Amino acid sequence: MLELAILGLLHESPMHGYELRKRLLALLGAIRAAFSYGSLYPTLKRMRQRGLIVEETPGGGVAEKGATVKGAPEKPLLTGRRARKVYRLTPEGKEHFAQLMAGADSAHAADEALFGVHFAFFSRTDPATRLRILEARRRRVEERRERIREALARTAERLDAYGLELQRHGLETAEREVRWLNELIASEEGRSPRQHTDFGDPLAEPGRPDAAPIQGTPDPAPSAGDPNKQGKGGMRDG
Amino acid sequence: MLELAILGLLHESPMHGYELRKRLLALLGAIRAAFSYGSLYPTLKRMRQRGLIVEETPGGGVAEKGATVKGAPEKPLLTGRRARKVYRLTPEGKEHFAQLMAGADSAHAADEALFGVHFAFFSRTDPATRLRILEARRRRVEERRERIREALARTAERLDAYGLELQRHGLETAEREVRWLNELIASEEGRSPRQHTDFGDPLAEPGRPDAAPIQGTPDPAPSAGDPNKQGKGGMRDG
DNA sequence: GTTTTCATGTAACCCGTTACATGATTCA
DNA sequence: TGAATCATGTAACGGGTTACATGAAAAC
Repeated sequence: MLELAILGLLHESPMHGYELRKRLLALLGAIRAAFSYGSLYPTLKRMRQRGLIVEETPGGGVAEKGATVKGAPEKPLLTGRRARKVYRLTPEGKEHFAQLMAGADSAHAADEALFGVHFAFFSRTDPATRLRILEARRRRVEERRERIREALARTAERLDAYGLELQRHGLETAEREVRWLNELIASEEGRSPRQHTDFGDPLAEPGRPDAAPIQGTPDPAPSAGDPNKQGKGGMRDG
Repeated sequence: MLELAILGLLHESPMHGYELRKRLLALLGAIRAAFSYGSLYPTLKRMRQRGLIVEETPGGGVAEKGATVKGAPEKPLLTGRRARKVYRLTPEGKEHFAQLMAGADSAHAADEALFGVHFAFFSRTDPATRLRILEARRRRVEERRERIREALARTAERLDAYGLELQRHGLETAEREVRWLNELIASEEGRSPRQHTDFGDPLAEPGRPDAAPIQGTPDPAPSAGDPNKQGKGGMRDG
């Protein structure tokens, strides 16, 4: 999950660990997925060893699968701050990200946080995958909703007031999420069910007059070079 | 967490592992806490070793801290089914349960599932503890809500449509939970904020005409250093 | 000049899961 | 007779967390 999140963030632009963590918090904090340094740094290390990312110390060279650059060990670096290791996505990393997104099955749909991470990076994946993930998630939540309904119908009398209230709240939560997913799916399919929702249009970019509500990813994962390079000092946002 | 749930369930009546798991699913499934046998049985074992529960094979004797009964190894048992080990709460177990409930601090309040387990067994704890847990949880959710609001205000332009939607939904979720907790707290304090909610009264048992909305646990948890002792059949709440 | 923030990392632990192994009993 | 359900358990793994260790630069 953390790996997916890292790949997703680096997809946007290279970053060092500390910043990565802040961005993670800002993006996924809403969904209770924060990640501590204790898991972040070892994960980055593993990913580097697998060739999903490369680590470049801004003043020095690039360290790939092998060890860190031997040459100048503790040079004072660009910004003057402590040695920061900036990580950049490799083509393999992009490919792996695409696989993780596309390979999300119904087992993944059960995990609230993991779904959230998938969703957060929807703009980096193709519409078909988005739809599959949303529908898998909806199926799961509907199943849970039904199970609660049955439990309420069958065993309500065995529950005390708090147990009952827990079921009621859980049911309401599930129903609410299904509604949300319905809207997302409808929007994804190009037909907005209602215009007056808070959500409704925002997913559609203003410049698109046609049916397609979103066309996020400008890069189709070309697996060769990346068309997505950017100079420092400005990220072009969607 | 699993331990707390087991103690909570056994508080009600003795049970064997398999049934325990089904009840767990029925009670906590709404909140995504299910627990597999792979964690259930080892946990029961540990709890037995610590003296929190006793295991009694319905046809045979009682196995406490030591080993299982030596005597008759594989007797055909009461119901005719396979050997079932029925677990019963010891006084130590009750005490431990009370401590786990009372000792729930703000760290615990951050864990969604753990809060759910606490809540599920509210009727087995005293009103003061219930209130503390609810308020700790509310504080946590409010904090998260504020963090999302700030993130939305400060960094909204860096987010794409999906990132934004994730924040929006997370914010709404947090707001909804705070409202829910507010109602629970109000009800707990004896003053219902509104009568027309779905929830409103249900927590109050129909036979109570007075202010106190709930009076759960009929059994006391008779500890030494506990100022909160109570005779069976009613807890003085207030 | 001390505290805060930036920055990277390791070691130990925690709490669960999946997959596997076993076997009796009931039901179709 | 074969599948489903009841019933208990172990081993290996997974994916995170907390606590610890270190140190430089910025802010106050």
